[in-house]
Amino acid sequence: MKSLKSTSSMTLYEQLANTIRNDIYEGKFKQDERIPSELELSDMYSISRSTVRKAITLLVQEKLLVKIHGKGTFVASPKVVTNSHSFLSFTDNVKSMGHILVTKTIKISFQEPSHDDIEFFSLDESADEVLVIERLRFIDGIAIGIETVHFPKEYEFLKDENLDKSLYSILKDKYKIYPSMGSKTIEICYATLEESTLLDVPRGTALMLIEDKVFDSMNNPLHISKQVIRGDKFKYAIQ
Amino acid sequence: MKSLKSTSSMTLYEQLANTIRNDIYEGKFKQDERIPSELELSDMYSISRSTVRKAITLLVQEKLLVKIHGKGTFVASPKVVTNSHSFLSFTDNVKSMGHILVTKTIKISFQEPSHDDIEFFSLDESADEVLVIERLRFIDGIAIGIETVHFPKEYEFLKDENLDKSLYSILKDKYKIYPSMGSKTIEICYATLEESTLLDVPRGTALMLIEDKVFDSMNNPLHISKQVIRGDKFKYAIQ
DNA sequence: TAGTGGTCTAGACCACGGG
DNA sequence: CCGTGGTCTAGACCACTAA
Repeated sequence: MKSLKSTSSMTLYEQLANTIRNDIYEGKFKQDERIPSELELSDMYSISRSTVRKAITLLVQEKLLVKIHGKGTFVASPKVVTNSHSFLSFTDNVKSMGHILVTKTIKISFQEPSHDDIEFFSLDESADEVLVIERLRFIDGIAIGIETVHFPKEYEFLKDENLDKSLYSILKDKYKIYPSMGSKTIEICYATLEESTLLDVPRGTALMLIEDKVFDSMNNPLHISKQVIRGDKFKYAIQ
Repeated sequence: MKSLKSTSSMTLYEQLANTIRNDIYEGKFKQDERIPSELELSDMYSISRSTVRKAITLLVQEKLLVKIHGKGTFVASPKVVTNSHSFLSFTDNVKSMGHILVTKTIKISFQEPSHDDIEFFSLDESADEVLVIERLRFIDGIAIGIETVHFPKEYEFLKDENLDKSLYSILKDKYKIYPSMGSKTIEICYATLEESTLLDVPRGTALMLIEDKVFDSMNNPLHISKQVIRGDKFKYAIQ
């Protein structure tokens, strides 16, 4: 029998959720595999079934688990996502599962702030430069979007990180910075020469341009992100 | 003491959530106002506190309510609903003010339900037809979008209304039906012959296709709306 | 201190899936 | 039929807010 500590600062359901989440990441529970039933978990950890259910609810919301009435609770097949402004709120038209998302950093540079940057970050005119990170996104090996993120100069430290991972997990885990959405706009644009090369589409192809202005949890401006996305294979789902 | 029916096909927490959601839309609970405490609701409806909590959880997830530990549960302030799927969440690039929006009804008809209609409205295969309303939208005299709305047959009465006004104000004022957002997707499509004529753009021009699935305040499917929008002059703003 | 939401328990019965 | 998750109850104690 495993045990959770009621003396912990964490709630029992958080501890259990963490344990199960860890078991999934460590491969103890594998993809599409059934995890122990609610009653079994309740016995294993000597906690009530309601508490088990609450823990599982969390992991279902994180899309790590899927419940099937009458059958059991299973480790979900795909992953990623979690963030409403993360890349994979793009879902492909074929309602696919199990896609592989890869990010490749193209360029990190300092640039003159744009008009938008000056306004959003409240910069002094022509004072600081902004950190610009350009990344190319692949789904199942196909380049499907280019993301350009502008940070104020204080975030210089990001250039020493491995940006091929999730930006947000780095900010969250190492720097305790929690992004929260400000505004989002979606419009149509047409592939420039560079974009058409990177995305392997004809120049002038219609693309979706998604601009996010993101604040941190203290409501300070965090970054502006512009994503240019191939519109032929993907559509954008809100909520 | 109000009552919920355990004989209903709906669960008690769904019924309570619907009741509270309706009370909010009807203005019985106003913005930023405290709703009755969990214990009070539990007494009012003679159901357990857990069930009350589950209902409230739903509405918190819908962002209709906000809970504050030690203080109470409050009606959330920023109510988007009417706006989030209304046409004017389209704002022009020039940060518009004082634009003139005109709606012209093109066609009202009954059609075979699409696959989406059957699923969303839970129709019997090939049983009822759906009411289809097509409207053309103008801003400052320029045709900028075509909206096609599918309603189940019960909403037949709409065809006798003046649809050149806001559909939602008709539903709200005359029929006490309050729309609340389900899901929204945005993708790129290309102008058909008819669309290119109505919108005065070359055939094949890239357009934004926005699909909304909308429920009423009792969580019944209300309609599916597809808007095709000229992407050259307008962008879509979320929140 | 009184009242609120947050956590947790132990147990009941129901609805679904598969042998 | 059994085992699964889904709903619901009645009650306990804790943590936070405000007077």
